[in-house]
Amino acid sequence: MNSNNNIFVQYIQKEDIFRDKKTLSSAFVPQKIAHRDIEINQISSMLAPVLRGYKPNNIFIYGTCGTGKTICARFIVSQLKDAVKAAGKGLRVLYVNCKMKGVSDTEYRLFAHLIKEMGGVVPDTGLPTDVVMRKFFDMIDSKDSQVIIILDEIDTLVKKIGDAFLYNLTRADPKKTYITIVGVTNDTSFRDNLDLRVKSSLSEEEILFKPYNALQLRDIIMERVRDGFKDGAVSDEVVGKCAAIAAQEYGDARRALDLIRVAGELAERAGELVVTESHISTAQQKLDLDRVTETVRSQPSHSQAVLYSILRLNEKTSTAGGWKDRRMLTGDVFETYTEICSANGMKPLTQRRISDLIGELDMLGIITARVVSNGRYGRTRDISMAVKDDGLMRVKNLMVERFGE
DNA sequence: AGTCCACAGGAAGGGCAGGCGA
DNA sequence: TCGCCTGCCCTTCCTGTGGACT
Repeated sequence: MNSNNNIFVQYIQKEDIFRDKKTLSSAFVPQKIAHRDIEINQISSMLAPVLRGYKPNNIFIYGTCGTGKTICARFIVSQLKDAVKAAGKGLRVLYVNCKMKGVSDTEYRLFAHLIKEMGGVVPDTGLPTDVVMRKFFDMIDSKDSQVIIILDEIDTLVKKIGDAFLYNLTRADPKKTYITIVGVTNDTSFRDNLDLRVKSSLSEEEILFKPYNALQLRDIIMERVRDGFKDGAVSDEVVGKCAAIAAQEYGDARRALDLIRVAGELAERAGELVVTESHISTAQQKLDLDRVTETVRSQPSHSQAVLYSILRLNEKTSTAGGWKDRRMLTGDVFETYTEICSANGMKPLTQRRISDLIGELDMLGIITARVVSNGRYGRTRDISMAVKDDGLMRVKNLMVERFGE
């Protein structure tokens, strides 16, 4: 076959807008982190005792989404690791993203994940929790003299499995190893909700990361654009727009990086060599829509059936007829859900379970479910779609594809 | 003030799949 | 193979809730 006939040739020949795309990922840890010098110095000084072989205090880092908490924690710990290595000592760093499903749903899974991070093997289920815990402590005792565990989104973990694991970790008595916990959370009231015994065993220090302002975001994007895009591909105005949008969203740098990266991809796909403000606007819409459809698609079938029943009732309440302007309640959703189940050969779940599924859809931001009391007509939830316009259409199409009209 | 409604939501436990060790 | 352990999803049972109605 003539290589010129290959359908991918056009993509090889196409000029690339990116220099190094991975630097535009929010997970990428740069050589220097802008506008976080004070926080980095504070955390470094807290962790410095590791270099002298002492156990530092546990650290809790607070701050809203995209304020650089995780990236700073990883950056500092990786620098510390190098310094410890240069001093001829050992330090092991374990990172846990507590939001990841299957990683931290239970205490068992958490310790299983930590063991796997260290290269150990443990089945996903089957062993008593204390056996897995003991195995973890045996492993850290047999290797390095210090261990730092970064628990990202630690509030999610505590909500799921309680705070007893923190007590177990901090009160554990390995023979040769110190364990330091670096907890990262966007819940500023996290510490207040801990058990008193856990609080007293933690002996922790706290650092607060304030949101970035538009100027700081601008610097951050600018630095990444310099490494990520080819010269001239992104103008100062485009960076400014990106920063302004992200600043409106509580100074979220992660959002800013996603925006500029997706905008770059859109420009590249259109065969253009410059990212424009219109690419940024389209990227903004695309990111919102992708988030919704991906979330919906990943839901289990009963959850989808509940969502479809809400969609159907939503149409009824917004069009003329007996349902016009009526509020959508849990009982209504359950009734429609039962009909959808029988039409699709599914065995319906109980109303109790559906109540939980409605709560989960609310948590995901796809619907809004507010508990209201209608006096003698009972206490229930007032439900509506949180997704509007294009997002709503996309969700509807997905549901029709799944359950039929 | 007491009653009532339509749930919310907590607690306990059942059933299932799957791993481990005797 | 069997008993015991796990996580997960679910049901059943129960108490609590708050405002309209009597």
